[in-house]
Amino acid sequence: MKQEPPSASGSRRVRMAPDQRRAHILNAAQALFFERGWEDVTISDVLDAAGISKGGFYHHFAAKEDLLDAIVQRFTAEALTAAQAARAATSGDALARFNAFLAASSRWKAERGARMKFFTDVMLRPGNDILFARITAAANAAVMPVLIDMIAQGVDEGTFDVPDTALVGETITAMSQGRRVTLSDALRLAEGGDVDRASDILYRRLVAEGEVIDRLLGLPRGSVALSNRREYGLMLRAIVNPEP
Amino acid sequence: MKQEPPSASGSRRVRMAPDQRRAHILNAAQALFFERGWEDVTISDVLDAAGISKGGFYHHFAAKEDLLDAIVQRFTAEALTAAQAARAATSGDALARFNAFLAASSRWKAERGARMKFFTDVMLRPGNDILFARITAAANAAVMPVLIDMIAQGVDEGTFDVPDTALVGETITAMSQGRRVTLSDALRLAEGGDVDRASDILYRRLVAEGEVIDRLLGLPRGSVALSNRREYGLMLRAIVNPEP
DNA sequence: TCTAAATACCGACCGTCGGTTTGTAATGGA
DNA sequence: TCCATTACAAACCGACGGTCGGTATTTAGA
Repeated sequence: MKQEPPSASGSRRVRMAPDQRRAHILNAAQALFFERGWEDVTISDVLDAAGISKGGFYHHFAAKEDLLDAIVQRFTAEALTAAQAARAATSGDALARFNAFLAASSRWKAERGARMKFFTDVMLRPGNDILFARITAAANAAVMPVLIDMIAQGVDEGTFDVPDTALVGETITAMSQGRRVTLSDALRLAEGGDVDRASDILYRRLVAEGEVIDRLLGLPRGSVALSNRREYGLMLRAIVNPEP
Repeated sequence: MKQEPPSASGSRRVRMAPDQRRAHILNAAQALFFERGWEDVTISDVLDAAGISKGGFYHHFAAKEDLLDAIVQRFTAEALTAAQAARAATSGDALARFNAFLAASSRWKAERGARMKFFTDVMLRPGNDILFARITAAANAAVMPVLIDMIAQGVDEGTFDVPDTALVGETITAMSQGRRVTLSDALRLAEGGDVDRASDILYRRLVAEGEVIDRLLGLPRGSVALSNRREYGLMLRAIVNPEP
């Protein structure tokens, strides 16, 4: 098949190193997906946003699904290294280390939420459920061994007492997952101006989660301090009135 | 636009009452979706299976998504009435009623799994995650009030002692959700012939879940008896060698 | 009982989407 | 300098979800 010669004033042909191009496309795609959801963003949209042709795109990605996989992988890798770093930075007995780990985790999530509006964009929009589910599922699965290992060490140490290490780890993660709904409500409240009430709702949820974890780990009430609402409070404010 | 006269030996024109037709289409669609997943089943497939034309289909359903909604709704309604019935059939103190409720629940799930291969078809196939997620999410959300109400009654009665009623309810549901993975493993084992080991794995999981719920409800270990492995054992066998 | 409105249904057609193919300009090593 | 490889462009394709004009059957009103 013959092909028209490229129109003289046609698009510029910009060459990039494969890694750079991939990252470039990925960034554009991620922003679009977070904003409008997986299904509502077409390959053409990504093409326009990234300033590349279809052929160029499919030279770097095999399918639309590959974009999702890559985004998920990026998040997973980040979450895992952050979790490992957080864990390595802990000291003291199992409970102290566990608390420090949880604090670092929520600090990470909160700052991430404030900086890139991950939570607002991904969580609030309906239709982004699939996206959110895949990302968190993968990230949680990656981080799970770290969590379970911490619990196991606590058991060995005699600080924790659990029915089943793996199940308790999964339960903690699964329960924390539900925080998304509370966070979503709080965000709506905060955007409506009622930041204090929003913080309060979040705080109560965190306290309750802490008490549940106490029980799961066989600890006296109040041992696990998940109640670092400061971080989430800061995040709420950062989202409500964003700063450069 | 002129249209060809319908070919003489063309498709028969069968008229049905709207409700019947809807249900008919829905059944065909559900079977296909459970078998091959949401994305891999086209409207045309449903058309062929249901023996209806495109125009006929879109006379009863506004979009493909409507099929999902309808299926989800059907399941939700079934689950809710079953849960309410199970709850109404209980007696005794809160713990006894709770145990009876759990037993009825798993009996319902197990028999359902055995009868219509819901679990095998929907859960094992990769790609059916979306389908499974939407169905269980809706069903759980519908049943949640029943669960929470039972817990609240136990608290009022003084039998239970929980940090936060709603959170505990959600946690129990979320944890039970994870059983899907264990069930999936067990199913694979059972289909490989090792039914005993499969039952055993399931049993251990159920015992652990029971102990977790004990703690969540502030009960002594062994209070909650989730360990009715008989039901699941029967289900496993029913799936492995199905009977007419 | 005749007729007209309502409605269940048909199937060709359409726009869009994800993905493929064919062709070309830039790059770098020999 | 040549040429193989790479990075990209753009025309193209089949399939999909959905629409639309039209037809057959039932139902309601007189």
